Amino acid sequence: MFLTEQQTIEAKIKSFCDANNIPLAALEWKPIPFSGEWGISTSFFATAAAEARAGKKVVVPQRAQEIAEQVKGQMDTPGISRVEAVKGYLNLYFSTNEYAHRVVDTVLDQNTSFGSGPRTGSRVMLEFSHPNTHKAFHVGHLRGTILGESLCRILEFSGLDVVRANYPGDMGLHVIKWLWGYLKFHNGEQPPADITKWMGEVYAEATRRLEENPDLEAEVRLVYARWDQRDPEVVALWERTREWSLEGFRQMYAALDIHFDKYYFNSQEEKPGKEIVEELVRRGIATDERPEGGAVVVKIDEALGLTKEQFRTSVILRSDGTALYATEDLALVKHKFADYPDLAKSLYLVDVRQSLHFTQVFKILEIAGYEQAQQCGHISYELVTLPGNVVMSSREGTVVLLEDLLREATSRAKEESRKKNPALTEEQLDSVAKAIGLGALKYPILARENTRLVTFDWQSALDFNGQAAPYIQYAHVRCNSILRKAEDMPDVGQPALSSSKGSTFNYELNPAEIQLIDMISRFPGEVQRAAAEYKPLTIATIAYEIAKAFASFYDACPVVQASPQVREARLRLVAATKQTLANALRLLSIEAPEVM
RNA sequence: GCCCCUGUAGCUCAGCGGAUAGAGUAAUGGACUUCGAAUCCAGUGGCCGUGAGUUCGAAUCUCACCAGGGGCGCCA
Repeated sequence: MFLTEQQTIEAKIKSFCDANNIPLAALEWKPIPFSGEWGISTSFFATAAAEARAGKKVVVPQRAQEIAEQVKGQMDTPGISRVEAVKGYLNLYFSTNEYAHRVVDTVLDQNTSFGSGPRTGSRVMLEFSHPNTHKAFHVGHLRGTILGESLCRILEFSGLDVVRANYPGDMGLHVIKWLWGYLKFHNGEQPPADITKWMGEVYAEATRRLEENPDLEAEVRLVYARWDQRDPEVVALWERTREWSLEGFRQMYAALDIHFDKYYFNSQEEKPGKEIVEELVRRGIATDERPEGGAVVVKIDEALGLTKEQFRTSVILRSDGTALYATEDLALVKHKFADYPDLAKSLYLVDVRQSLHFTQVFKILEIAGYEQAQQCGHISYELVTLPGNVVMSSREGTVVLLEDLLREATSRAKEESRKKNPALTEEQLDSVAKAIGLGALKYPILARENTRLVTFDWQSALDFNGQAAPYIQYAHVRCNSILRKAEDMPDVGQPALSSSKGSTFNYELNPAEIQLIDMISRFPGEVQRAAAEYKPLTIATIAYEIAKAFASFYDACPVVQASPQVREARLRLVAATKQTLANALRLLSIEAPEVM
């Protein structure tokens, strides 16, 4: 925002150093880490250190300070209110009013696109969620799903074109088990309204029955054999029940406000996968150990001539010739690039336990000369466990069902809303409860480092206080309240907020006001960082910081009751805050309600 | 045995080479006749797992070790 000034100053520093024979090192600009007055700073430690290395007898911090002081004398730049040299740093403070109006005007001009980057024309695919059909959808699956949606929004906003891909596991041993259980215990039944939950129950029952009576395994194997031979009855049943699951997923994604552009299914990758395996064997990259009773494997370390084990050996086809996930993933990589030849990156958001699997799949294709494998990447995230370090498993029934959690969160939110704001109609309450409940659920997931294990407990999941979505939403609501109130005043109204008008902060700004403007100004940078590092956490944090700064501002600075001149500037600031919060929440896939 | 992740305030977590390491939470004390108190303000709370190294400067980078978790030929 002050790039021109920064460049001018940098040029001045350079010419000063040249004139005085000081070998200036590259300058890095950072915001001054103190609130209340805004500015940028740079340091001379690197330069002083270089002098020391060159043989000059100097104490580095002292020398840095010396240079800073000398340079300070040279500074006289419009837009910069004052300059100071402290502890080796050169601090340049912006003229506060100038700074304030630039930030606020920028936000109001750009409104819904404030914070977004220029379109790069580059396209990436992100695969996420990949639920298993014929199984329950639980809180363990929620993390990747929530994270994926947010990441897509962030990548898109940062300037990329994004393809959102889903890859449901629609065939495998778990599906066969389910079909067997259905035929045996629920034949002919139709699913109730809550499809996914019911599908999960049928699966859990099948697993339980099999554990109680292992002799039944033979029946399951029979179903598998019938599937392999494409027995029309089994295929038809599979198709019908698979559709039930997919319908359940669609409902759930709609409830969570999650979207996909493209679905891939592992059942479709089976054949092409086997063809790739054959090719790899033919070319001597894979070893067919089936004659000796083994499987088809790729000894990756050996192929690369590595002596230390690193990529290890990957099994790409079972000894009985049936496909594994690895078989299908080989095909999927190619399938994606065939569909979208211009993909700059093909990303897989999958939990950390599959790290080795993906490095192996990509490496094998690379060895086979498939160059686009190098554009593939695995973004890993840690699991959600239950207290006591229990991993959620639909087989063992140690799960917290998403349906239950959603219901609980929204009903808690509704109760709270009714208490806090009795004026709301029942209809409003429902929509507010959905926004608050879902937000409260999503935020803690997004506000945590991807690589960090999350322990699920009801209490913190349903906690609406502190650093949480409702706090941010509340700030948005309060912005809205102020703007609404101002609109009703005859001498204010909307004209004050028109983007052509321009903000005039020609009074002494309150520190809270400056802090708020500062936070808003950081948003675009945080978007770029979040996209580059695949970290929604960054957005979750800045959204909270803005809300927090607004809460202090709200307390310290009257808006509608201020003098007309101050009121107008602050109204524009409030509108800018509301817009920035809304943009940030949108990236997190969290609603920004007008009332709550 | 090899590889990956995590260790920061009582608890949950930010901070990713720079100035005095920050939030939330819990506990304490204040602030509603004023734009919505789901809020704000104040003090309290720290050998940044341990030990070396790199650097003018390390919670941050490198190595070793300790502790916890995960992954390593036919699960997904």
